[in-house]
Amino acid sequence: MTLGAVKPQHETRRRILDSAEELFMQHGFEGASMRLLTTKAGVNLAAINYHFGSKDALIEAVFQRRLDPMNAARLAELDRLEKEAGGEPLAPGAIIRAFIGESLAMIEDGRNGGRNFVRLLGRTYTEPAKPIRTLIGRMYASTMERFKAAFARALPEVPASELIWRMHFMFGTLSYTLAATDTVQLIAGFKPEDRHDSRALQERLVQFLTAGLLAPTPDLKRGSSSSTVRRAA
Amino acid sequence: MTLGAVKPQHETRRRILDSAEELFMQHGFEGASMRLLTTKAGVNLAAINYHFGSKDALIEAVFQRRLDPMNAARLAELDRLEKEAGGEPLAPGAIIRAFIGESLAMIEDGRNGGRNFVRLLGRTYTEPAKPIRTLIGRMYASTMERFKAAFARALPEVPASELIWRMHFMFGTLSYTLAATDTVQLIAGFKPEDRHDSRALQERLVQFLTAGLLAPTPDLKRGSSSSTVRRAA
DNA sequence: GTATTATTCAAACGTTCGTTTGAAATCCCG
DNA sequence: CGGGATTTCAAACGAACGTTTGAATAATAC
Repeated sequence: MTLGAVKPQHETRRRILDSAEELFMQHGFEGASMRLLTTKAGVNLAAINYHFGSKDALIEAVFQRRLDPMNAARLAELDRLEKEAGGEPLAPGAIIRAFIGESLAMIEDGRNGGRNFVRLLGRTYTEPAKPIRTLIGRMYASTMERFKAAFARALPEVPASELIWRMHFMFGTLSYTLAATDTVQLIAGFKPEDRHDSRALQERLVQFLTAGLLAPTPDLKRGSSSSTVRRAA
Repeated sequence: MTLGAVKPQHETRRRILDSAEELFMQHGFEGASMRLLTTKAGVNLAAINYHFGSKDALIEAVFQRRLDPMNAARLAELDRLEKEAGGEPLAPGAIIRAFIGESLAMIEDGRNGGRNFVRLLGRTYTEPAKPIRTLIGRMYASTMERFKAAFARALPEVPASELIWRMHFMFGTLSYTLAATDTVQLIAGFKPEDRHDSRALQERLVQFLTAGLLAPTPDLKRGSSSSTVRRAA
């Protein structure tokens, strides 16, 4: 309780968290066994149960360690923007940058495992196990409320019901982009050399998402003719 | 080999595939055990190994059964559109509809398990297990080539390198939408009653994705000032 | 330096996993 | 109806799973 006793005090915890981050990303939560996790971390098999209590608690700790600061940074950036803008509504692109910027910056953090986590995160949004989904939902709840309000102010011409769907789409684009950055390349000709340039990726995402969020509201009352087939030129 | 011998011939196979579709979606590939699968299907534990050879082969069969017809339908619709348009380039929205329409239609097919499959499919794009990813990639390869060419013709002002990214984003939006339709709701106020109206969902997606695909190309040469913060009005 | 607490370690726990087996039941055709 | 192939079944296989245990070791406090 005095001081100086901080150096390797929780070294084992940190090593386990780092290894878990990487191995959960590579093999999934069920696929990464306790033996694999502890061997990679260079600690005893029983260390996970000693320090975290159970494998499920370790999973939760992996997300806690990164997600809380990440969402705090998102909200801080949003605060900064709103302060800077005075009372004016923000530009949609600026809000998008505030939301995705922190995630994308971590892609370039190969050293401290940020890249591992951010890809793990992208995968987890579609995780079938219910406890994990509710865990993620809980950690995001307050942040999403703030951003929803910011988007509502910035996009007054988009009805609230549509805005929710478009935020849903935006979230999907981001999560898939994070998860698939180094994995699936369904589209032939994908350029690998661009994948870790987070600044270029961020601008690509902002352009794509801003246009999507600002798209004209669909007229759902119309018939099913699905309108134009040929190009408008 | 004659006829009439078609009724319950592969009844067991079908029951296993249907159960696997649902349970893989609910619990993941590792989480759905052989005991769970066979119990739900009402067949003997050994039936999976007898009819498919192994659990991995069953996973592959689950995708084969649905994915081949689905991609065939996508290509047929694209053929129809191109024939109808004569030599003219297609409207981007029409191509998007051809790609996502078949998936979304299956969301309403609760009877035959189409909904289960399409949600399973959305999850699988970010599946950590490499064999499954390469399997999916292989099944999509030719279809994606055709659609890439169609988009390239429809969007001549979008550079090829950007187009690949935007198809990537589009794919992510679709997969996340399919996967999360009934699961995560990060955004409070999400309307559950809208989630199974595939026509409304399709139009929402088409509006969002069309705008995203047609967005102005980002100027990556500029400085990092990230431009406008306040709204352009 | 000794007492006390915190951590590490090797070993074993019971359970569940995917798969295999060989006999029983069922189907199919001549 | 009888005989050969196909399918179903109960039982068991070894391997791997997450977790627990109790003694050995390291760190901290007095």
